Amino acid sequence: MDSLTIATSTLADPITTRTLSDQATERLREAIQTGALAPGDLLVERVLAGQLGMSRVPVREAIQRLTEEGLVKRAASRGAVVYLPPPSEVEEITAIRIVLEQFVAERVTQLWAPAAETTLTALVDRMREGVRARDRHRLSRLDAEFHAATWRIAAHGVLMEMVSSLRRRVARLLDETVGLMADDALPGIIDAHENLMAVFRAGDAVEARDEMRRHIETGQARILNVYKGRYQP
Amino acid sequence: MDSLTIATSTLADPITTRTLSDQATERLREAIQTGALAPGDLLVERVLAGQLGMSRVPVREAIQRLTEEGLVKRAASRGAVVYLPPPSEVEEITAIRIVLEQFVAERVTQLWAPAAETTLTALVDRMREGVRARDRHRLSRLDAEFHAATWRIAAHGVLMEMVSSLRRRVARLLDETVGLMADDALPGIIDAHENLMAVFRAGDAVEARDEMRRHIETGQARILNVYKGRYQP
DNA sequence: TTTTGGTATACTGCTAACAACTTACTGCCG
DNA sequence: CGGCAGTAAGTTGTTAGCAGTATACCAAAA
Repeated sequence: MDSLTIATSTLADPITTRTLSDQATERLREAIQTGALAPGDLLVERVLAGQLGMSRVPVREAIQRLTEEGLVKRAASRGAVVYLPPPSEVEEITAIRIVLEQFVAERVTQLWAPAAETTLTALVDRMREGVRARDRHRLSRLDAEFHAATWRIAAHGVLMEMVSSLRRRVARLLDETVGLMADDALPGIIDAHENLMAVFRAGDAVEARDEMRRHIETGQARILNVYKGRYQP
Repeated sequence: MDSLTIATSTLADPITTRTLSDQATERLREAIQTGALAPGDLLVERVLAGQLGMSRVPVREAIQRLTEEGLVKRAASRGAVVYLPPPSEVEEITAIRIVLEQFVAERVTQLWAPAAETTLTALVDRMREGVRARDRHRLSRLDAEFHAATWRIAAHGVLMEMVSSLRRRVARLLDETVGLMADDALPGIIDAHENLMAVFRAGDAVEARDEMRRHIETGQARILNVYKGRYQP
C-alpha cells in the first residue's frame, strides 16, 4: 500500500476497482451483442466462470442482470439461454421505442445548440467514411452512437436509461440487418441521419417527431423483412 | 421425495418452488412500499438474511434486483440504502410516465370492450366505498389497481413492463400523498377515474391522451407540493 | 482545541462446497 | 420391438466462511 501502488493503480486504471460481477456482465453483454454467444446458446454458470477466471457467483449475478435487461432468458431449472425475441416482441419493443424516441426528438429540437450540431455532424461524417469503405459493422456502430448522442442532448436521465435499454434488446438484430444491406442502399443511412439533423435544426417539434418515427420504422421494417418467417423458436 | 412431500408443498403453496431470492425480493419490495423500510435506511445483507431466515446470497440478489428497479441505491462499498428520488427525478419519471400512459390510453380506447367496462367499473365502485370510509390507503391501492387494469387492457407486454416499473419508483410517494389529502378532496379521485373511463368509452384517442396527461400531472403536482423543499438528501 | 495517526469494527465481494432437482440414458421386462 | 423403471450425470439454488477495504472512533500531539 505504498504511494507507488496507489499511483500506479490510480493512473493505470482509475476504476479497475470494478467488481468481477461488473466485468462479467460487460463481457457477457458484449459476447451476446457481437454474436459470440448466439441466440439459443446455453449459459452454464460453471463453464462461463471457468472461461472468465472467476467463481460462479459473479457470473450468476451477471446472468441475472442480463435477464432483467431482456438479453437472456432463464429456462426453468435448466439454465439460461441467449434470448431471441420473436417478431411480435420486436414489434412491441419498436412501438415503445418510437414513443420514447419521439420524446427524445422533441427535446432535442428544444435543446438544440452548436455543440449538438458539432457532435452529430462529426458522427455523420464518420458514417460517410463507413459507406465509402462499405463497412457495415462500423455503420451500425455509428448509428448506435448517433442515437446515444441524441439521448445525451435530450439530457433526461430516466428517458436515456429506458430508451437505451430498449435499443439493446434489438441491437443484435439491427446490426445483422445492416450487415445484409445492398451496397447501393448504404447511402440511405446517411440521408436518414441528415434528415434527422435537419428537423432538429429547424426546431419544429412536430416535424421532428414524424421524422423520428419514420426513421425507427424503417429500421424495424428492415429487421422484420429478413426475420419474419425465418424465426424459429 | 415421497408423494406426501410433493402433495404437501403443492397444496400449501403452489409456487413455493419459488426461489429464496424471489421471496426475498418480494418481501423487501413490499417493505419498501409500505414504508417498513424507510428512505435512507441501510440494507445490511447479514441483518436482512437473519430476519428472513436465509443466507446472504439470496438477499444479495434481491438487493441487486431492487437496485435495478430503482428502489434501492448502492452506496460505494458502504452497502445499499432505500432510495428517495429527488424532486427532479420525480419530474423525470413523471414525464416518461405521461408519454407511456398516453400510449396506454390510446390503446385502451382502441381495444375497449365490455370486459374492460366491467373491470374498471368494479374498481371505481370499490373506490367509492374507500371514499366513504375515508380509507386513504385503500384508495391508493385501488388507484394502482385501476391503472394496472388499463395496462392489461392495453395488452402490450413491453409497455406494461416499463410503465409498471416507473410507477413503482414513485409508488411510495403517491401513497403518502393520498394519505395527506383533505376529506373533501377524496371524491375528486372518483371523478378523475370516471373521466378516464368516459374518454375510453367515447373512443377518441386524442381526448384520451389529454385526459390521461392531466390525470398523471395532477398526481405529480400533489407529490411535488408537499415534497419540494421538504426533500433532504 | 483541533488535527492527525492508529486501531478496531463491520460490511461487502468472493470462493468453495453441499443439496435438491431435472434430464437423459441404459438395461430390463412385457 | 416398444415401453418403463432405475440410475447416473450435470446444473442450479443455497450455505458457510474467508479476504479485503472503508469507516468510525479514540488517543495523542501540536
